[in-house]
Amino acid sequence: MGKYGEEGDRLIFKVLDSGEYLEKTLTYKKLLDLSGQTLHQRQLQDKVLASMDSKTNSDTLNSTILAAQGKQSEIESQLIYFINESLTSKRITSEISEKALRYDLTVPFARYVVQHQNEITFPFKRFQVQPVWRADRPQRGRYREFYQCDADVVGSDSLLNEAEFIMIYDEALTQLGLKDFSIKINNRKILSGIAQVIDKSDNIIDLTVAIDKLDKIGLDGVTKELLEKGFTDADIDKLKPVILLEGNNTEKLASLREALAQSEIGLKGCDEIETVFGYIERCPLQTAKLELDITLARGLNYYTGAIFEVKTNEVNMGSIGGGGRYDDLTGMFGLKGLTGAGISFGADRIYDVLEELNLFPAGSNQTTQVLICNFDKAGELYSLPLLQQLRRNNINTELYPAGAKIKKQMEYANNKNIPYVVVIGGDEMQTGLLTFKDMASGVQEKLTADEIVAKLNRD
RNA sequence: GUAGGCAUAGCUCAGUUGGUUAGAGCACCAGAUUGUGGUUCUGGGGGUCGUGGGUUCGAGCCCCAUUGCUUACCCCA
Repeated sequence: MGKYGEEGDRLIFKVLDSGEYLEKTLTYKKLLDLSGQTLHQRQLQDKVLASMDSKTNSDTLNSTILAAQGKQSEIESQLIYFINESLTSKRITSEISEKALRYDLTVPFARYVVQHQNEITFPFKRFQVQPVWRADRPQRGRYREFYQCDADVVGSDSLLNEAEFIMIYDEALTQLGLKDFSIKINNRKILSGIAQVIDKSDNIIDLTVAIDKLDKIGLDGVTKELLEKGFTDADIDKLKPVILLEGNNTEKLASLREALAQSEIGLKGCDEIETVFGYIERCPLQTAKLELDITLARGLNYYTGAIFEVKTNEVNMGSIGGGGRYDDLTGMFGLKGLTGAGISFGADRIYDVLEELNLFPAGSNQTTQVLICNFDKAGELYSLPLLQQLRRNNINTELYPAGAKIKKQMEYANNKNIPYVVVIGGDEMQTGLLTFKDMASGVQEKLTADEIVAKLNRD
């Protein structure tokens, strides 16, 4: 702020962070500031992810960055970036408007669906790659501004959608070069069933939050947390075999069915998972390991069926994707009974992983092949037709603005890894024989414009 | 929201128990080379030491506050 003059500043959306203005902040790390190679790599990645869009034949959507408030859970609300809209009116007391930067892409998608319900053909699929904001404490792999790539389908309760999402994860992450990652799947109905069999349906949140930490704090830690939350030793004894499920997916399911025999909803969850596994068996995954993981409890607020989480096993990083099914997401905006399912890629975390694994091709940002150097106005004018001729022959060419010393222009070419330089001075303009230099070897020769085109086209 | 660590040049960092004019590497600019980069040599510009207060004859260093960054929690992509 304060960088656009008085007029400009009046139009800026000011952001509140925990009630304090963010001023005099030059670089605010963990907010995105992409440039050069980084941006190029990101575009490369987005391209692959977005290619999934056409493969699954979805619509694309760009939603506004401003999110309606009060649509997230209480816990999520703590992480929302609130906004103070800078009002241009001459009110004496400035009013803080009730706006926030969007927290995710799912809720704005739900709003969009409700607003355009009459124009939309259901089932409606959409793919969306856009930034979201969280007022979180940033740390490794956790940003205040980050890109999510969301794929959702609304208006279909078929479990084929769940299977398709698993295939999208597998396809996109494989294309990006990941070699070892797991897609964990669970079902909210199974969690409900577990709560039901120990007669603790009201405490399902406490239960799942505790179980979710199993791999971090171990069984003892989970037990301790559950006891603190009012669960009894008898409850925990009943839970143990469920929490400590072992074996492959089939074996786990069999044990679960046994444990959940008394719970209709729990068994339904088992059925759903089994159906999805059945679909995936018909079209095996390339790379991903699909694992039933009943400790998975994310997004409990609105998920009602399948729950997904993707983790890379190559790098220490939080989940790089998540999603699930929500039976009534649009309900909060007044449209009841519309079921949907969706997944999200954490684009920035995926980027971090790819970079750590060196999966971006080296030198992928070198695009200019020829730099035209010139010395004065005459050289500038002489060079323009050559610039056009080279570009029309699909040779990426830059013309250095005249006025700099040749040394400066060469340095520019060198720093930008431009392989060829054409020097145009008085002699060249007179004879039409241009100085053509190969930067790698340092060899120079005198060539006509046509000869340069021919030479470069041969490469 | 909880608990640590850090803040010195554009970047990465030195800076002794508190003591002259705060240093290095890289980057940048100029020259050696008036039309030639990448190697080399010479010189140069760059700093309110995050901000505000305090202790002291004297603070980059000690104390307090504040802001920001960062790591691990909570939670999440």
